[in-house]
Amino acid sequence: HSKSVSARSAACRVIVHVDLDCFYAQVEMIRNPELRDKPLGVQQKSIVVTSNYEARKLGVKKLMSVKDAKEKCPQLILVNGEDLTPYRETSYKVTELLGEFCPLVERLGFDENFVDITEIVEKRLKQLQQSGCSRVCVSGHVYNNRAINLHDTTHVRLVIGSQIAEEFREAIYARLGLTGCAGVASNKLLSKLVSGTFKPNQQTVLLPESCQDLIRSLDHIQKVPGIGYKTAKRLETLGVRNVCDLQAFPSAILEKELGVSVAQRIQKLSYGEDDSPVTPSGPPQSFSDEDSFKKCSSEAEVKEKIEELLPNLLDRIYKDGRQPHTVRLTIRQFSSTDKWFNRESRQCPIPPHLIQKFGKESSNVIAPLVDILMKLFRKMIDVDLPFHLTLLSVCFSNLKDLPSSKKGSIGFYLKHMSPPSGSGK
DNA sequence: TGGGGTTAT
DNA sequence: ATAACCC
Repeated sequence: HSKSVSARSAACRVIVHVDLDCFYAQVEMIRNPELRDKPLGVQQKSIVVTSNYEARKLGVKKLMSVKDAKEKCPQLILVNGEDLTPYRETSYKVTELLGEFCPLVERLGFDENFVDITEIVEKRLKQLQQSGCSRVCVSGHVYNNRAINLHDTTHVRLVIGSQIAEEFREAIYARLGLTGCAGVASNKLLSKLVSGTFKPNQQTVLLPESCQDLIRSLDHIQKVPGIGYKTAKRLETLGVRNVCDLQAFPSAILEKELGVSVAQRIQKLSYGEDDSPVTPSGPPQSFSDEDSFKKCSSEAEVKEKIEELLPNLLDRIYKDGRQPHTVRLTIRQFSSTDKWFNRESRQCPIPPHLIQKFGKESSNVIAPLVDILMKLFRKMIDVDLPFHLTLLSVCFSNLKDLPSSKKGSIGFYLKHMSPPSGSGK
């Protein structure tokens, strides 16, 4: 299929980036509609991680401390969002809904998805051409208000893309009650950048002629998705502060500083070029649960925390149906300097006899897992010396499908039956 | 600064 | 196992 596309005309992908508005806050407003017209923040520990637009109007910004938020906005209502279950479940409903339109859906975090709609666009373009119809109308905004040229097939493809993006957003609202933004462009980078240009619940299409305007509108290089904190700092040392600096910087020196791979990739990004494919995410590669706290300093406390984390995790794995073959323990040790970003981890294979028991009924898989995790803990920490942890995290990965021999069993069907629909009356 | 995720080395 | 990136 993709071969027929590129054979007919210059390769032009059409990518949609879908970005839900203040996602956690929206989920909470659906769970409790009384919060709908009030300023709402979602709290994790001492941080407001997201707020609705009522709260934003009153000055509550993302990742603000609860203290500052309450000062700015005393009427702010806070709900605890430390348990991600409702957000995770809603998030996958959105991805699955997009998957009904098209198989190429890639998740980015819980609230963003990329969709490669090239094939859908080609199909609609053919239908239009066969019906002799030359009238196509753009849906939503056009970046920089650029004029559309209907004789330019790239323009026409992107306009069709804007219509499909509108259908995505309408479906997400009709079926899940969620609003969001969308950006339509010829690659992932540009679709993501353009989706944020009109902000809540609107969409924007980028025409190729405006690509340089969009990428150069970024005031700092760290705004380029793919250039993170570390790379931005190193670029700063080289005197590279904005996108134009990066475009013009000698590639040879960049390659020496960052390595060929990173240098070439980010320099292409600075021109708005991004040939990375939309890679279908499929089911998750790992399941993890973590908790942060002020202090944990004894083996007994560590064991308690791990025992708190496991039931939720095992439940998620049970519902997923696959079996994990690796388990990992991650810790963060207190340090006054370098306060952030000192995590260590140890992982090991899960013994085969334990793996078998994952899918089964309430067999006690917890006790042996706690044992394994405590051994991993002792590989990192000498428990005879004082220690001070501020985070514990357990992660199951290396997920494998059940052996097919087991899949026809009665247990399998009981487990994966969806509950009866309707009231049952 | 939370509580998650991914890929590359 | 860590380091980088993303939200």
